Amino acid sequence: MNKAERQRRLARFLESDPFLTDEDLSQILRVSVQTIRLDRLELKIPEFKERVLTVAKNPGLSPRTLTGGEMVGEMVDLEVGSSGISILTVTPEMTLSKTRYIRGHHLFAQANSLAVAAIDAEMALTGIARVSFKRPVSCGEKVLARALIKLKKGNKYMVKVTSYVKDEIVFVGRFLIFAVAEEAIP
Amino acid sequence: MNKAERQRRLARFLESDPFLTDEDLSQILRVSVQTIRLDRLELKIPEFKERVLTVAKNPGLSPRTLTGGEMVGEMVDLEVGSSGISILTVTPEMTLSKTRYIRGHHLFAQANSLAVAAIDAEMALTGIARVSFKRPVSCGEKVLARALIKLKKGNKYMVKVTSYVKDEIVFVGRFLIFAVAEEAIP
DNA sequence: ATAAAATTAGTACCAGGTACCAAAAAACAG
DNA sequence: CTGTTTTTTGGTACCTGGTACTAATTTTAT
Repeated sequence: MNKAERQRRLARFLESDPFLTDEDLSQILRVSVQTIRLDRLELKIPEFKERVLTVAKNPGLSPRTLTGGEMVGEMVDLEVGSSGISILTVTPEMTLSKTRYIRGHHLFAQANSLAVAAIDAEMALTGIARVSFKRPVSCGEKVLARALIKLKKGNKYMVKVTSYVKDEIVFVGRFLIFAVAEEAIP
Repeated sequence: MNKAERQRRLARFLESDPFLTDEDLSQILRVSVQTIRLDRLELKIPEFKERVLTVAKNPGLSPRTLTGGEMVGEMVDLEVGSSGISILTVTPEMTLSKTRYIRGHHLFAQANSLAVAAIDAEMALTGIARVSFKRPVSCGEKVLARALIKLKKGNKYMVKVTSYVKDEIVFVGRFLIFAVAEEAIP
C-alpha cells in the first residue's frame, strides 16, 4: 500500500468515524502513529479533540457574528498616515431583532478597523478608545466613517473617527493606537 | 456564597453549557480549580472530555446555549439588572493574519453585548463607551467577560465590563447604556 | 479555643495530542 | 551497485484537561 492510497483510506475512515484516535488509525493502517500524524497534517485533518468538538458543537449552523475579513465596512479612500474613509451598509444580521437598530459594536468595529488601517504601520493595536453613539442606525442605512490621524508621537497615534448617515453624525470615536514593529511580532 | 449554592450554580452552568472546563468554572464561580473538581465529584458530573463525547455522540439532546445570534460570546451567567458573565473563545477568523492577535472590536462586541444583555430592559442602546485594551489576546485563548451594573438612574445605566484571560485583565470598558421603552420603538 | 469542614496547593500520572529533530528504511535514478 | 531523495519511524519536550492522592491552610461551627 502506497502513501496516496493510505491517505485516501485514512480520510475515508475519519469521515465515517471521527472518533478514531491516531493510535486506532495506526493499528488499522499498520503504520506508526507518527506516520498517521504526518498524514493528518498533510491532509489538514484536525486532531481528535477538535473533531469531537466540531461534531459536538455543530448540530446546526454557527452564528458567525462579526464578518470574517480584516476590515469591517468597505474602504473607499485611504491616505496612509493621515486619513481614511469606509462605508458600511447595515444588513439585518447587524441589527437587534426587536428594534432593527444596529448593535453598537458594529459601528465600533467599522471605526476601529478603519483607524487601524489608516496608521502607517505593518501592525497596530488599539490601546484605549472613547466612543459615543449619537443616534441609532437602522437597517438599510449606509454609514460613512471618516478617520483622521490627529496626533503621532513615536509609535502612538490618536485617531478620531466620525461616522455619518447622510449628513448626520451617528458616531464619534477617539482611538489611541499603538504601532507594533514587525520584529516585535512573536 | 456557600457550598450548596455554588454546587447548584455549577450544575446549572454545565447543564446549559457542557463545554465549560473546570478552569472556566473556577473563574466564573471564583473558587480554585480543585474545588470545582471536588464539587463535580460530589455531584457525579463527568469530566470535560466525557461531556463533549456524550454531546458529540448523542446529537439528539444538545442543550444549546443561550448563544442567541444577538450575543457575541457565550453567556454563561446572567443576573438581569445586576451582573453577567460571558465567554468568548478566540478563533482564527477573529485575528489579524499578521500577528494572530484578536482585533479589538471583538472584545468590544463581547463586552457591549454582555452589558446590553445585563440591563433589565426590553431594549437598550449604548450611548457612550470608554474602553481600554490592556494586552493583546491571541488565537485559542478564552476571554471571560464580567459585567457589573454600577449605577442606574432612570433609564440610564453605567455598566463596567472587565475581561480576563486566565487571571489577567485584557480589557476594561465602561458603558453608558440607555434603556428604551417598548412604546418608543418605532 | 478547638475541632470539624471546606478550600487550596502541590505532586505524580494519564490520554491524545503538537512541534521538532534525528535516524532508519524504502524508492528511485544513474 | 551506489547515491540521493522521499517516506517512515523513533524519541524528546511540551500542552490541555483532566484523575488520584496528600498535605497545608482557611473558614465555620461548637
